[in-house]
Amino acid sequence: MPPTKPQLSRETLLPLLAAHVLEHGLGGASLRPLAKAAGTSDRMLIYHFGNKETLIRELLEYIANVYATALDMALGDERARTRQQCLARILDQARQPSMQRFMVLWWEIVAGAARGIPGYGAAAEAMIAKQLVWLEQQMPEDDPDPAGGARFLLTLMEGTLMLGAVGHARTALDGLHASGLAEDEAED
Amino acid sequence: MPPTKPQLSRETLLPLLAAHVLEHGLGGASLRPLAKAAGTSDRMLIYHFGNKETLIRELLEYIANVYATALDMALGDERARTRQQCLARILDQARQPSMQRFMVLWWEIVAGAARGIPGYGAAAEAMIAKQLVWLEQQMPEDDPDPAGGARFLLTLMEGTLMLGAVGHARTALDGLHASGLAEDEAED
DNA sequence: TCCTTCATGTAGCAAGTGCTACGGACGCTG
DNA sequence: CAGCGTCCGTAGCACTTGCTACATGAAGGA
Repeated sequence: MPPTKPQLSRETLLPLLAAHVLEHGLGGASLRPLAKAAGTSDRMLIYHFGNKETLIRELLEYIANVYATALDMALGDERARTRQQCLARILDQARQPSMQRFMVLWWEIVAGAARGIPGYGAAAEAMIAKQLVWLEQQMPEDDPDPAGGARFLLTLMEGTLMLGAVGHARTALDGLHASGLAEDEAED
Repeated sequence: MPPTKPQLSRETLLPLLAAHVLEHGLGGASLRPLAKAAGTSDRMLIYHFGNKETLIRELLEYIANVYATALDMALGDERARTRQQCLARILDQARQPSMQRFMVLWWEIVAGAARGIPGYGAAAEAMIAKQLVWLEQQMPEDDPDPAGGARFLLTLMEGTLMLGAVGHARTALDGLHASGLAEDEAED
């Protein structure tokens, strides 16, 4: 018989758990549905992680790493020429269909971080930090202040994404246009 | 006997429910704790609201209205002189201690809106809309583009608040300073 | 007075929650 | 072969979940 039981462990469990959480969210994530998604029982999840809290913590850590490698793979081989282009790129990247589930999960992570739930703050902080270095690597070569500019664009981008999440994408876009930091939708 | 039973209704219930939600969050809000906070039983909450979903929906609507009136009351009688000052004012306003519980709740509302949970999107959209007109009223009188500028500052502010919620307040502040839109902490 | 309607308390139900007790199958070591 | 530790399935526990069935008291119209 082929390996129908490929030796359960945290490493084999986490990808399946992450897939389930990306689909159904963190808030209502309870042990039995999680276990079912991973092909086991709640009994085994507790066995391998100790309790639910550390399971969630390790899961968030894993998801943050997945996100980091996804960002690395999406790193273009050439820098942007202007800040406008840089902002457009990172917004495009965040709005790709493959990122949608991630975005929906992201706001749950932010909410958990704001409330102080154990694993959430660290994961959110790591993901933002990764996003920042990604943005710094994308900044134009002749930018007078790449570090400050990247932080500025990051703030602007997060605000835009948040407004988009609550049905105010148009509002954010109008603001970007008014500021001269977004020209037209078609470029690059 | 004085009115220990002051005639239960949605109107008398909602403030007490809102207080509980502001304290303990929306995610884990279940009927029995909510009822206890309001001095009744889950039985009565279902009786007056029909089911939990419409209870949450009406509660979010109520909270959005409370937020709107709080913004109205925080409206200064004179406009800002510069965009920097305008941004500083609204950031100060959002960072006041009395707003902290609200902020924590806000990210839960955003997460719910992103996930498409019934009442959340409408409440979030209304609150952002209110914030926008508030900001427009605060914009400098001589601003060349008050509408666009307000949308730009709103986007920037939301990004700043989000980064603050996940432990990157410093990052956002550095970005604002680099952009020239924030000078020093002490002003006005 | 009788009847109906509204507002509320008590008790409960089926499902789901995190977690545990117990035991069995396996491989390893003595 | 005996013993032991690792991994995992079955069953269950005490608790919470949203919601309901039933009864009761008060109010008001006929």
